[in-house]
Amino acid sequence: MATEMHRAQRAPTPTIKTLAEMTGYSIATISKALRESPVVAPATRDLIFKAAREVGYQANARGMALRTGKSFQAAVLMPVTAARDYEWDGVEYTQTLSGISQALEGTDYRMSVHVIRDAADGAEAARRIVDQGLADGLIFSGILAEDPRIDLLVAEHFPFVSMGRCRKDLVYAHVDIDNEWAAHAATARLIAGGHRRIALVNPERRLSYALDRVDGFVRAFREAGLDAPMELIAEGDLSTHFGRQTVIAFLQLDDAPTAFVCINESTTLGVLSGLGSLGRQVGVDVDVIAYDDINVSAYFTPPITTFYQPIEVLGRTLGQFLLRRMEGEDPKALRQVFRPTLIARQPDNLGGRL
Amino acid sequence: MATEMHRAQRAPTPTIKTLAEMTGYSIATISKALRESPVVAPATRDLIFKAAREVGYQANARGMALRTGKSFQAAVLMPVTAARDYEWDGVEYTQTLSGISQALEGTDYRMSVHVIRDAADGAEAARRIVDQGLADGLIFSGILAEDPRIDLLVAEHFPFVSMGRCRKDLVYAHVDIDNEWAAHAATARLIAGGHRRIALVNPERRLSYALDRVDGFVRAFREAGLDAPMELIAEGDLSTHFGRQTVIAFLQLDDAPTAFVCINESTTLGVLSGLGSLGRQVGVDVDVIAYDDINVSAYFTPPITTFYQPIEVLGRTLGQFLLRRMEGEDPKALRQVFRPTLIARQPDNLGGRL
DNA sequence: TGTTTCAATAAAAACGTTTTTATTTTCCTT
DNA sequence: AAGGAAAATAAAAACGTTTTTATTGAAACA
Repeated sequence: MATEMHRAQRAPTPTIKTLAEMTGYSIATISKALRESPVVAPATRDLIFKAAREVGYQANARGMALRTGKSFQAAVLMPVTAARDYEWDGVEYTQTLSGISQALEGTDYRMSVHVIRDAADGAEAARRIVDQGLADGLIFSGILAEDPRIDLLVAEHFPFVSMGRCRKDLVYAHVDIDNEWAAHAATARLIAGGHRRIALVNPERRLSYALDRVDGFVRAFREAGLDAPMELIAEGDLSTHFGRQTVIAFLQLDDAPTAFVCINESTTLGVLSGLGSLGRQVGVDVDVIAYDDINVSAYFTPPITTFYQPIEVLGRTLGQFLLRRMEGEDPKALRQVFRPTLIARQPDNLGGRL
Repeated sequence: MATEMHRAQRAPTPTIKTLAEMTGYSIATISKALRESPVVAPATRDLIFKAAREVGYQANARGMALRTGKSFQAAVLMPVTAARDYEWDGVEYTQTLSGISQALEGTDYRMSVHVIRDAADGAEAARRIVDQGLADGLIFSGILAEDPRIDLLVAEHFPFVSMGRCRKDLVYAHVDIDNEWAAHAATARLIAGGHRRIALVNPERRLSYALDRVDGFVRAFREAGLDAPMELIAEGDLSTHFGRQTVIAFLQLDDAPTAFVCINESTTLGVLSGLGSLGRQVGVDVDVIAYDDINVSAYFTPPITTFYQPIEVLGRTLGQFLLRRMEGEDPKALRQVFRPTLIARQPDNLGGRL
């Protein structure tokens, strides 16, 4: 309404009709010229482009959308845990979105963000996006071991890229972090340092990458000829609160852990908070290895040894893959698994405080 | 393309034409009935709704968009600082988006996120959104003292809600935090505790709320009959890195500050990191008061006294205001300033470590 | 020279709505 | 019972594109 008001005052927004009147060509020719169709004569094309520039013509997205059936939207499902007390969570998503948006820059696609509260919500959102054609492509994360969204989208041939892999043997575009490898590396490092009682702070087990991490954890122990302490695997949401509670609970055990492998920056902060309030010192009483995707572990006191993978890079890859997928490219070519780099900030001779 | 494929297999998506054929009414009547226009007979309306439910009719957004000229998009400008080394920043935006999205739930509006890198980028994005009609309304933050976006949108009568206020005397919908009040309260608390050398960790001065905070800071000193130490106001981006550097620089001064007032959670973390690496203890050598909008200061070691305002609530209000603004409501009624609550986590008798 | 072929452009239809205008039906009123 | 008003519905136009089909004019061929 207000929008109309200011439109009325200035010259009406130019359309292909305007260009048709200006140049004397039909709107069909205008349309084809602007899309650089080879059927229109080069001289005409140039003329039409010139006119378009002159009046500052911008194709009307709504007209295009209706005719082509496309929405020119790239949808992203952004998980937000049901904010119990507004817990610190999902902080890395800003950078993920930034990365995706970078990839979309210069294209006709806009990024629409759909907030989801849980897995069921996410499945429903995906369904709606497909059915109503709300977007031409979809990006989502928090992949479950059995993820109904992947099943749906593969079945519907709907272009998507997932951040993470499910446990089913399907072909689909994805970007992931090698969680099995990272968990193995972190655990092996601690074992080499003499630790035997190592805790794994992990997400809920139905998340695919939770399983990956358990796999890596177990493999590290097996390779050392040891049994993995399965009872020291804590599962929960990835809030700071959860990290803190885990430390407090585990350190009351008779056979308490001497080291913690953390899953992300929020739980790491929680673990440090828990240790702090118990009076335990990191690097002296207990060792901690973090996983970090927003470069924050460097600022913890003390700085924490970390597997680091800037998530913005993942976001950028997600966006690039989605664009190519929407162009019809084979998902086989659109799969990439990143290995985070180890940033050692704690003394390497961990010494196993037993 | 792939989208078409799966469409072809099932029954074609129902449109008002489908409903017209089913019920025998014309598409005009169908349209009016679905919009609950009073001109259609109640009995017909019910009949048409029944048919719509039966086939699972969903209005085609593209058709509506073209005809009405609306986009059914609520745009949000999300600032992401040019990621120097992927610094931790903008973490609170996840919750802001969550809040906005909550408000939009159940309406026909979708949320599209436009990432902007700086103020100029933001102004350009706003311009594009208005000119191309990319959205029906706009939400943005990081308001400058003189913000060209506000000038533009007010002039164009384009519906928007800003998170923050500019320094010009204009009427527009906004949500803000009472930064003057918060900075005053924090500073006064420290002065009452005996501190005289208080540092203010602040954003760049061209941001409107940077000025608000300086105002509150100065007022607190003036009310105590003191001169504000203007040289202890640090200005920079709000990264963790900046917080850390500020502490390290200031504590080398001859007349070093004994307390820090921080602007957000990332700078607070940086300040704590800086203090930690200098071997200074919070609450013993130096006092710190934070501002927090994602409830994370509780987990710092030690927990920090904080002015807390959950940002998700602001997000929700932003969304609600935008909806009302897009309905044409007077912006006069759509202004709200929140006062954060003080959460004292450090001993109250600060004692002024001089 | 007349027919065919090809290149260039124009015309028309379509996408799914909403809205304005026109038509039909129903119900009063006299 | 006729006339008119009001209520209900239908028809048509429009929003700005793209795409399919049709038309024109010129070049090429026999």
